[in-house]
Parts: sequence; C-alpha cells; structure tokens
Amino acid sequence: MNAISDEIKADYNFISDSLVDIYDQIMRIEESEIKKSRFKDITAKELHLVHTIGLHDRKTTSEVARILRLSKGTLTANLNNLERKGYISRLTNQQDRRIINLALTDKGRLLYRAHYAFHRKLVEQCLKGFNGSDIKKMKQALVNVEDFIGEVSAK
Amino acid sequence: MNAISDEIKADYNFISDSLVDIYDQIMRIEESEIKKSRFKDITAKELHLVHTIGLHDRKTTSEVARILRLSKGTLTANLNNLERKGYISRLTNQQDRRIINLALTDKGRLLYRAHYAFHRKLVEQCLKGFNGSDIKKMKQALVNVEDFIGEVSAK
DNA sequence: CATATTAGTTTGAAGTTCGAACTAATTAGT
DNA sequence: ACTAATTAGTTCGAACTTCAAACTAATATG
Repeated sequence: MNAISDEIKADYNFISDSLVDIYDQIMRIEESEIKKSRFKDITAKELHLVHTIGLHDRKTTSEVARILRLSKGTLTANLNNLERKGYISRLTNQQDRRIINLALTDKGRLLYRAHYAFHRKLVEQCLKGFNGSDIKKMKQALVNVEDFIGEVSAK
Repeated sequence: MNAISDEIKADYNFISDSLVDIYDQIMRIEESEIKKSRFKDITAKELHLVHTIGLHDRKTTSEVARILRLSKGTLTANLNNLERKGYISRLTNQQDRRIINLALTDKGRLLYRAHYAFHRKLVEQCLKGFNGSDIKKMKQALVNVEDFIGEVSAK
C-alpha cells in the first residue's frame, strides 16, 4: 500500500464510521424536536409512518405494510394508535369494500409538513456552500448506494 | 422563484426523500446479510451493539449505555443475550470492582470485522468514480450534518 | 352458487424498553 | 475509623412492539 492509497483508506473509514452514528442521532433529534412542538404524543416510529402515508397518499394498508416491511398485524396496531391520536384516517374503498385507503387528517398533514421542513433544513445545512456540480455528485452517491442495495438484495 | 432556484429545490427534495428510505433498507440488508453467514443468531440491534463495543474497546457498561442512549437496564438485558450467544464478555475491573469493562470475544471480533467490511464495501460503492476532491466534499457534508445535529441538540 | 382468494383485524406469545428499587463497592465527611 | 452518600450494574414489573396464525368480511372464480 502506498501513501495515497492509505489516505483514501482513512477517508473511507472516516466516512463509514461517521455514517453509523449520524442516523441514530438524526432519529433521536427528530423525535425530540417533534416533542418540543404541539405534536408531543408522537414517537419516531409514528413519525416515520405519518411520513410514509403523507408521501404515498391513499395507498392501501397492505401496500403501506409492504413499503415499510411491517406485517399487516403490526401496521393495524400502529394505525389504531395514529387514528386514535387523530393523525390519520381510514377510508373504506367504495369500489372494493375490503380495501382501506390511508390518508392523513389535517393534523397529520401539519405534522407531515413540519417533519418534511426539518428534513429539508438538514439537507440544506449538509450541502451548505456546495455548487451545482457538487450537488450532482451527492445525488450520484445516493444513486450508487441504492444500486448497491439493489444488487445485494437481488443476490 | 427563478429556474435555477427551482432546480436546486428539486435536488434538495430528491436528496431528502432518498435519505429517508436508504437507511431503513441498509438496516434490513445488514441484518439479512448477517443471517446468511455463520452469525445467524444476531439481530440488527445486536449487530449495532457489537459494532459499538468493538469500536470502543473495554468501555464500561454505563459509557456504552450513554453512547447508544439506552437505559442501563436495557443494556444489561442486551448484554446478557450477547454474552449467552458468545459474542461479548464482561471483565470485572480490578481497580474498581463495581465496574464492568466490555469486550468482544474472538467470535464477536469476527462478526465485528465482517460487519465493518460490509460497511466499507458500501462506502466504496457509494464513492465509486469519485476523485480526492469529491471525497473531501463528502466528508464536508458529513461534518456539516454533525454540526447541525450539535446545534439542534444544544438549543 | 359454492369455493377460493384477498384485505384487513384480532389474538396470544415472545421480545424490547424503561425506570424504580435493589445490591455491592467505593468515596467523602466528620 | 465509621457512617453516610454516591456510584456501577442488575433485577423486576409494567407498557409497548412485533409477528404469525386464526379469523371475518368482501370479492372473484369456475
């Protein structure tokens, strides 16, 4: 191994180690920020579910379960909690009355937007001082990770 | 809003939306990869704990609990499981016999290295085709996120 | 029209997490 | 030196999450 290679290795290790802890911390901060707001009764997991339902409006329970990789039973339990707290509503599909379409209530949409704004602020801070070509590189890095995930999953 | 600003906005949204799902998927893949190996009895959470103990050798139970932001009771339960499965050992500190120093067993170290190698491969794929200055930008982005987390936490 | 399939809920068991009470070891105060 | 206070880690019970299997209701199939 020469000096340049060692340097790159050190960079990779730095990035790898950084990434591990950052997400835990983001999760924790998201929850603690939300608990400072008017939405005190929401956990990080519930926030994640509200985010998913907001992003995928009026999807069925089964579809949302598949997206989040939760069992249907688990999702039903989570939905009961969020419905009780007034963040989501279950809409019986009139074409096929077995199907429930999930949607956010007004309160749920407010939470969704607050959460989304926080994410956006995080990304803005992350890319502070980056120019167009830097941002393009970042997008490429994310696409690379998605590809890697896809490859490993397919195997 | 002009055209350039809208484009940047779209980039931010793309990055923000990407990030949300990627980590869930990485967690899931880490667990499923590990279950294909000889370490079938390990969950994603346990893997995370083994990683932390490997990274912070011979730290006390309380220190590890603080790092992972788990209660001491929870950590004790997790350590019991990992000790039973043979991945970690508790070393009574001879200077102060209240203190337990945590360490990986040989088996635990093997798991740690396999997991670390997976992380490294992920980072390598992520940064595929990046030059030295691109990598520097990536590091900067991570430092920016850490700073943001620090600021929000301090408030 | 009976049967099979599908969507979602219920249920019970297993596992996780927390925080308070507890035990054992060490340190501080007098 | 002796008592009290503190500290490290464990135990315990309650609350919550998760899953998978059994179940109910609605729709599709042959």
